[in-house]
Amino acid sequence: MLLTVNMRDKRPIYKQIVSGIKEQVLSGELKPDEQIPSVRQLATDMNINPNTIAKAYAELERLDILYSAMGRGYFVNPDLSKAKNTEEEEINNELILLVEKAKKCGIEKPRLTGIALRIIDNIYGICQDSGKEWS
Amino acid sequence: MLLTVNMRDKRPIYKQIVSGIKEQVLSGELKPDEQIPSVRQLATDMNINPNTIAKAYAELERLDILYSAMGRGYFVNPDLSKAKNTEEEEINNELILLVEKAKKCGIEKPRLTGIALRIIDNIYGICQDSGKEWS
Amino acid sequence: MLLTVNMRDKRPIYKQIVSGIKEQVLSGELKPDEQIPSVRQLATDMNINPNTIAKAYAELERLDILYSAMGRGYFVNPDLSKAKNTEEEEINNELILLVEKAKKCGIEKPRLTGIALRIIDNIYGICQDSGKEWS
Amino acid sequence: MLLTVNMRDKRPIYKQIVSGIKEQVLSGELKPDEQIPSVRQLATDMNINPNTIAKAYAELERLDILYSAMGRGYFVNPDLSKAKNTEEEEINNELILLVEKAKKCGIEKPRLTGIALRIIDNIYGICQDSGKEWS
DNA sequence: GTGGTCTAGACCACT
DNA sequence: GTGGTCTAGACCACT
Repeated sequence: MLLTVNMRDKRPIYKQIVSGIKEQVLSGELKPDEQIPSVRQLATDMNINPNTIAKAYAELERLDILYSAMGRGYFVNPDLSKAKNTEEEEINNELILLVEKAKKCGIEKPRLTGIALRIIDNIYGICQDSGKEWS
Repeated sequence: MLLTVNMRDKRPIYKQIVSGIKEQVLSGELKPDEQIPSVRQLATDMNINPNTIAKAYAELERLDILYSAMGRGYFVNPDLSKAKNTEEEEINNELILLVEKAKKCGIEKPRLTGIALRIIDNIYGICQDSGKEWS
Repeated sequence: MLLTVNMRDKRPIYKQIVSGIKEQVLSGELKPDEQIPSVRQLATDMNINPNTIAKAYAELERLDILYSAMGRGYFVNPDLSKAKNTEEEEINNELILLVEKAKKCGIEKPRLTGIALRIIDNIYGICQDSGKEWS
Repeated sequence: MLLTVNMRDKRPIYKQIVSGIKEQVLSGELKPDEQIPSVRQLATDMNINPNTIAKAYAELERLDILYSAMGRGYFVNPDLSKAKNTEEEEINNELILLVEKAKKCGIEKPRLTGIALRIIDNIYGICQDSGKEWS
């Protein structure tokens, strides 16, 4: 499992770890019931205080991304429905706040719409939705 | 000038004040060269320590939203071009991070596009750009 | 006598006035023994508190730029030798501090020399020293 | 890290600290990613209130001289390009103001050029660029 | 341990 | 009156 923390990222380290693992789980990179590194192991690998890793794992369990088996470690939750709902709701809320801010700051609707669609195209690629291109 | 801090908002008080005044300035609610309440005045009105208000005002000056004159007070910067650019860039960057997160978490492109357009419509109104609706 | 204060200038108003009058006197724009506007007159003209003007005039007297005649007003000192020495010494000291800072910050000697000569040329004009050009 | 405040210096304490650390970083005395003393440590060492140190450090982070990581401390930014540009621009602007003042005050071009070159020689040494002198 | 925020209150220069 | 600086001390989240 590859995971890095960015020194320049202003988010606390434990939240960067939460995000990193959450994305690997929700994107399917980590498989259902797959075991992830132990707190100690990851702490050693990333050169980070074990307390910080433990805090991240606890948060991931709370988010229904991982489950723990006492004394055996942490595993990927095979039922991600709850986590996916939570995640989408969170993205929704953040988007609402962002659009409200844009409106309050005087950015016009067509301008914001243009920016949003352009960013989505850039990140997903123009034809990601069809699944195959120019077949 | 109306301004409130939200106790349930996790952002620090001084940042809430920065956002509040920034939005009032960028939306044109506060006019160019208009004087805003003095540090002490706003501190009294909002029941907040003057140091906290001063910190917010200093940040707003750094952002080219306000300018100050020793012994006279704080005023709305009549040239908001820099501040508007900064603001739009910031919104852009936040949007990029949000879309990247959505993609990594497995949200499909058409789904995200739909969510984004719906939120924009809800907040701006369907026909904000035309000014009148199907009259 | 034309004199303006710049709202955006971070120097206090009274110092801006001191600088403005000092420059007009040392450049010869204001003649020896010429009377300058009264405190009240200038305060009215510039829409500034009389105390601020009075503070500037007092400072200019201290600098041997002006002299005052009780009850008759302020006049340009006909003997500017002291003031000119003070001024040159001050410019000297500021230049020393600036060069020391540049060195400490890692700017190389030839680079700084180039910058300085270019600025002097730009402000004085290439041939100001000869007095006539390509005669 | 050696750092002192000068009581005869009219600049506020926090700005003296900013200058001191900025110079040590830009001159290479402090190395990339090197940790600097904690806010509390430096406050104790210099017998200054921690709030004042924190204000200086925050300013140094804004200037891209330092970066901070919550719970871990402040470090020297390894990418100083921005900070160096800002610094050189600032020196440039101060120099322009100084030369304009000199001109307005009646100092002739050759005189000012002489003063400037002499000061640069004195501070950098006659042959700083070659490294050895007339050997 | 680390930095970040906030309050309370003082003193200063400037208007 | 205005903002700017500083001290003292508290509490918080993060490591």
